[in-house]
Amino acid sequence: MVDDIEKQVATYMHGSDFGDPQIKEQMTKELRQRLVEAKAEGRPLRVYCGYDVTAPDLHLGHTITIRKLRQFQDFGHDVTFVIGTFTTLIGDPSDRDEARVMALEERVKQNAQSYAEQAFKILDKKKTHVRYNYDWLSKLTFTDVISMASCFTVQQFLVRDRIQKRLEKNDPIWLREFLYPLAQGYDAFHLKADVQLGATEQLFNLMACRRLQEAFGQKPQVCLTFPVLVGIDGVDRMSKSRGNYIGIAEPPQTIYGKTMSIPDNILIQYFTLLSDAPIEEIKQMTSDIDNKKVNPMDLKKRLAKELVTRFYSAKEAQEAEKHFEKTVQNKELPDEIEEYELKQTISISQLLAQSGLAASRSEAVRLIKQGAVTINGEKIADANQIVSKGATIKVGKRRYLKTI
RNA sequence: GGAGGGAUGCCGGAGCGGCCAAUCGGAGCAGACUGUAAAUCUGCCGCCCUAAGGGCUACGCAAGUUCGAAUCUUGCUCCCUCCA
Repeated sequence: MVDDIEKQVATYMHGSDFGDPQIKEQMTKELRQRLVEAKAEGRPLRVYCGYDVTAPDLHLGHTITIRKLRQFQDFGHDVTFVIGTFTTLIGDPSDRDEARVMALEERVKQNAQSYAEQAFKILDKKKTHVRYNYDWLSKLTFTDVISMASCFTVQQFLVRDRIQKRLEKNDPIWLREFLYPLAQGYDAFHLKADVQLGATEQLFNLMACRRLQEAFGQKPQVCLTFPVLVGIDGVDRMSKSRGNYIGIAEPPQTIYGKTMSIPDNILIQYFTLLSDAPIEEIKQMTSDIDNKKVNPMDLKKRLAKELVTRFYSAKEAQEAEKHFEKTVQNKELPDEIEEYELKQTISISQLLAQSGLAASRSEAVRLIKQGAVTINGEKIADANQIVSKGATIKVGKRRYLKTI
């Protein structure tokens, strides 16, 4: 019994990062205690994580906490996947003009739907509650908001590093940003959460939730935070808007290829946060890379395959790998090439623009000048060259088209 | 209410009468190289034209001054900071 709890604590804490060893110690302690209590009461823990819906797709960054939720689920706990249909609306203050706000509400509704579906690539659908926080947050009254606001001082918000920096730079800080933690806190209260997961940068918000829960007579939740995943550019956090993401609903070949394109220096981080590989093995990899015993490319292939397997299947992972080896490593043509019907005589530059292989005619001409375009393997130099039917056109490293 | 600052290409951010399709950085794309769509180096990076060259549209919006404006003037719209 106790062994089981220790095992759970170790599992849940693995990969966590609070940016402060004391908090980690405290949370570990509380988590253990909460597990014991719940067991005594014969109930599962209520665990949740909230996700704002700014983009239509979940990406690998989201999967860190989703996978963690799954772990709780596997031990029999009660998992809620909260979709921030309300919090998204107050979250990002950069989008402030009215028309866009209205559009945002529409978008949020649509995105929420695809979030839920995609999350089930990882979570057990039958055991997961999906909740939308608009359902309860939109019903709060101004009185409710005031009473929540009474739990905090402005100073508590001002000490935050990001706020400080903006104060120094004279950048705007929106009042609604201060309201955000209240909304999140009410989520925790409403769900009677035992445990909430989030990214490291969310620690302040998660802690604010605790304060609210206590003020409203609940036992404060245990907070578990995990590192923010860096994007495939190796610099900024992974996000759809930055374009440095790997979406979990993207095609197998894309997931595989994008994984191969991550810089070597973030490979270990990706393994740690995204892979099922045991810690000892990851340590071994690190030293193998340092000693040049292993080619990072091979490790990347392994990771890419693992990810595609997770979101699709082993078979599709195998196929994605083959495709990569064929087209990228051996520079051969892929098995399937999109076809384009020639309706009239056109030049290669026109074809590229029309088919979308190039964004415009000007870009097509540029690509040709740069030697990026081949027809049937022959590099071409004349942008006005006429294209005949049955030609295989290649642009850059991985854009193909076959004329029919 | 008062004072000040600002609106430039995908993003950040120069330019402050002609040499500006607009410095520079990032992103993106391409080529070379390679161990991969890593790294590194180099180049490209508004649109259109049968492209040497030419045309069009662009620096918040609208008028104006000028041979000539992203750059000056006026009005408008929007945004930010500070003080009250």
